[in-house]
Amino acid sequence: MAQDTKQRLLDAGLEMLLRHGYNDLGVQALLTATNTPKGSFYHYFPSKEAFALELIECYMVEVHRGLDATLGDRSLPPLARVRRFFELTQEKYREEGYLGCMLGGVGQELSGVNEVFRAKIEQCFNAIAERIAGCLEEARQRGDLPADFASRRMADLLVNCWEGAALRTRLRRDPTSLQAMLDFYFAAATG
Amino acid sequence: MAQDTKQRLLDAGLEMLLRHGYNDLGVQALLTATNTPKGSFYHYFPSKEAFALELIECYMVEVHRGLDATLGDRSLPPLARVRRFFELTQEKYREEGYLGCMLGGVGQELSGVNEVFRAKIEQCFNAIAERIAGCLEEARQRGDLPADFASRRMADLLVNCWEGAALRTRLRRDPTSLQAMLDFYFAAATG
DNA sequence: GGTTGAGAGTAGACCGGTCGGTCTATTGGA
DNA sequence: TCCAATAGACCGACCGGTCTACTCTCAACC
Repeated sequence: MAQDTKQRLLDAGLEMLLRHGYNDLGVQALLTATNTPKGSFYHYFPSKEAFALELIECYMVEVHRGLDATLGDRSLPPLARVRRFFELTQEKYREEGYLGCMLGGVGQELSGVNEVFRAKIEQCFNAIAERIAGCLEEARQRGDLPADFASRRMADLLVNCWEGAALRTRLRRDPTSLQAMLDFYFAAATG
Repeated sequence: MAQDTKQRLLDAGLEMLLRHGYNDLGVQALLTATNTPKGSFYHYFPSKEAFALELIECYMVEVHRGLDATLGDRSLPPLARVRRFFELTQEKYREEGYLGCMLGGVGQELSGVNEVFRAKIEQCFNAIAERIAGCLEEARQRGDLPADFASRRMADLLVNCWEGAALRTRLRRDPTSLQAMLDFYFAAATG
C-alpha cells in the first residue's frame, strides 16, 4: 500500500485535470473515481490547489522525459529531433483522445485570476522553449538554419503556435491542426 | 430603463467571462458587480449557460465588426487587410489588459466536457477562418501569394497560431508573442 | 518473543459557505 | 388593467476543507 494511494490520486488527477480543467475538477469526484476516502486525500495534499500544482509537476516530468528521449538522440540531426519531440507529443495527445495540452488548458483557465498558476505555467513554457532553443541553436551552428536565426525567440514561437494548434485539436478532436502547424513551421524556418 | 439592465449584464459578463472563465464566473458576483437583483437576471436569461452562450454571440458580433472594418477596406491590398485585422485585435487585447481571446479561453476550459460549447466555439473559429480565407484567396489570385497557396487551410493555421500567441499573451501580460507570430506568418507565407 | 506505543494511513460524518436556480411579492409605465 | 421588470428571500445540492475515530504496521522494550 503505502504511497500507491497517492499515486492513484495523481494518475486519476492528471486525467481529470486535462479533461475538466481546474474549477470543474471536484475533490469529491476524484475520491469517488479512485475509491479513496477524503482523509487520505488531505493526508497527502494540503489543499486542492497544492494537489493541482503537483499534477503540473508530474506533467512536466513527462514532458522533460519526452525532451530527453528526442532532443538527446544524437543519431538524428538537431532539427529532426525537435520535430520528433512534437510528433511524439502528438502521439500522446492521440492516446488521450485529443484533449490538447494540460499546460495550455490550466494556463488559459486560471491565469486571469490566479497569480500562482499564471507564474507556474509561464515558467513551464519557458523551460520547454529553453530546451528547444538549445537544439535549434545547434542546428543553426551546423548551417541547417539561417545564420541570423534567433533560436530562443523562434523556440517561443514554436511552442506558442503548437499550443494554439493543440487548442484546435481539442475543439475538433483530430490532429490535423497539429500536423499542419509543424509542416508550416519547419518549411518556413529552414526555407 | 427597459433593456439596458440586460445590456449592463452583458457588458459586465463579457469582462468577467474573459477574466474568470466560465466556471469561476459566479452569477451572484455578476449581480453584485452590476447592482442587479437576481430576478432580473433570470428574467432575461433562462440559465447561466444560456447567458454565456449569448456572451459568445456578443463577442462574435464585435469580431465580425472588426473583420468588416479591415477585410472590407478596399484601399488596402488584401494581405495588408488581413494583417490589419490582427493588429486591430491586438490593440483590443491591450485595452483589456492582455487577457487574450475569449473564444480560446472558453474553448479550452469547456470543450473537454461540454459538447454545446465545444461545437459553438469551433463554429466561431470556422466563421472567422472562412472570412480570412476569402481575403487570402483574393491575395493569391492577385499574385501576392504563391499560386498553390491553400487559402482555407492557411487561414485555419493563422487563426490557430494566433490563439496560441494570445494564450502566451495572457500568461505574460504583454504583446510580444502576438507580434512575433504575425511577423513570422506573413514573412513565411509570402515567401 | 510477546507486549505495547507511536504514527502513518484510512474512513467518513460533518462544517460553513457558495453554487445555480426558483418563487412570490411588488413596482411602474403604457 | 396588464405585464414587463425589479426585488430579494429562499431552496437543495454541492463545494473545499476539518475533525475525530479507527486500523494497521513496525520498532522499542523487558
